[in-house]
Amino acid sequence: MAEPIPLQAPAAQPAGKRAETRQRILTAAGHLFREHGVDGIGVDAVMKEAGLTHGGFYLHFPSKEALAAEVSQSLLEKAARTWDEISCGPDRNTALRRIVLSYLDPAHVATAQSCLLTTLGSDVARRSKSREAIGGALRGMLDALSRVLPGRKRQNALASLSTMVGAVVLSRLADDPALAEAFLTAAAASILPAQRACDRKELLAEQEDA
Amino acid sequence: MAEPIPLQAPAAQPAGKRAETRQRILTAAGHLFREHGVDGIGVDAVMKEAGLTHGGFYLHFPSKEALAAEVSQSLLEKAARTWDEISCGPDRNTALRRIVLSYLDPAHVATAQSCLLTTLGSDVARRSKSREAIGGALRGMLDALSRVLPGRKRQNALASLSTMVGAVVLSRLADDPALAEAFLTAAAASILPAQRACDRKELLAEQEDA
DNA sequence: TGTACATCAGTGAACGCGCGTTCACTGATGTAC
DNA sequence: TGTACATCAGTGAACGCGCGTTCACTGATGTAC
Repeated sequence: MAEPIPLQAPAAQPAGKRAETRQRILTAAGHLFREHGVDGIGVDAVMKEAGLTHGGFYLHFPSKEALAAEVSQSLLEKAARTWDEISCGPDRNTALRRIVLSYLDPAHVATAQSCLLTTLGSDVARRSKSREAIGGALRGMLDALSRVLPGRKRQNALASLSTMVGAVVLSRLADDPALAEAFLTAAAASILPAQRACDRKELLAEQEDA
Repeated sequence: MAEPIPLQAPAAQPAGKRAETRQRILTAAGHLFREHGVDGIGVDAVMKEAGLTHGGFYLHFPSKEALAAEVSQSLLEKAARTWDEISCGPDRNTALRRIVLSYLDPAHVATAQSCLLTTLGSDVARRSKSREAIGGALRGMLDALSRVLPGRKRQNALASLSTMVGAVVLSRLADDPALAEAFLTAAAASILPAQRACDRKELLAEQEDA
């Protein structure tokens, strides 16, 4: 019953090295999955991007599917943490603008490295492991939004997140750059309080000052 | 230079048979692509669903990529036609409700056979041929929405379509059924004019009467 | 009406390639004495 | 301090499978005479 005491000191490699490599694989997969879709890129390409050969992958993850789930979780949890921090700032209106305008920033949307919900939404929806993995973070994002939105906060958070996600998806679908930007601008205007909400550039400048 | 006159009558098969088979392949691909993603299902599975063997596929389409583009176009054009017809009805408010509430119908969303924008959004965004193929239909949907929305119609159409698309994507991402439905309800409430907008069931009944 | 022929949608075997996964091995690092 | 040994992250060849695509063939249908 008693756990056998290891006769040998456990680690031959410098501690933390292994975890660091694992993190590098996660980061690489985060980029490549978002750019090409989970089914659009192979384990070998992910490992190459992480500076490794493909064989070592299974030292860190039991399967590609498990990697997809963990990437989904870590990407969305990072987003939730960011929103959470912003939402706890002193001025709710400023916090709301920062969240909405950075989410809908055309330059950011163009990079294909934007929010998981918009780049891998349908991919994650089809993978039960990934879907379960993001549940907590999704609620976290809604909580952060609720904190800074006016009115019926919960309803407003659900609708506003929908608007933001949809606008980014549609912006990437539009073949015409003007239409692509129009989705983002219209979405921002519909979420943010009326006053000067359309003047995105001014608000972005304001955000940078903060 | 002159086109050689065919000495033989052109068709040995009953005319229209070929086009009918082609349509069957398109329909099958429409179902399977939306359920599994374009990269998640093979040509052989599509042909089997259409009641054929895989070899004959290239008699109808030059490549899987071309099939994806045509499926995207035909699915979204069908949606655009439907919205267009509804939007030309006598009462704008009723038309708006019919469009929004059928798009956000939980039963429909659950089938995975809902709007291309929500099921294959990121897939299509990554495929330039598919993206170009849906440009016209996307504008058509925005036009139909503009026709029935109040206020600043164009801005409102852009934002409302974003809200609908995002709500369906998020509804499928939510692991909890209550949250899944909450996205749809909140989105409908935020788009439809305030009066009784939350009472979705009542409105659905009203829609069936029409 | 009947026979020979042309057409062509669809069949199914085959090809080559890339992917997810496995595994014997390497070599760098730390420990024991 | 130095030698022998244990550990284990990472390597790279290999495996099997499924996929997109090709192609020689079949067989049903319509036309010519």
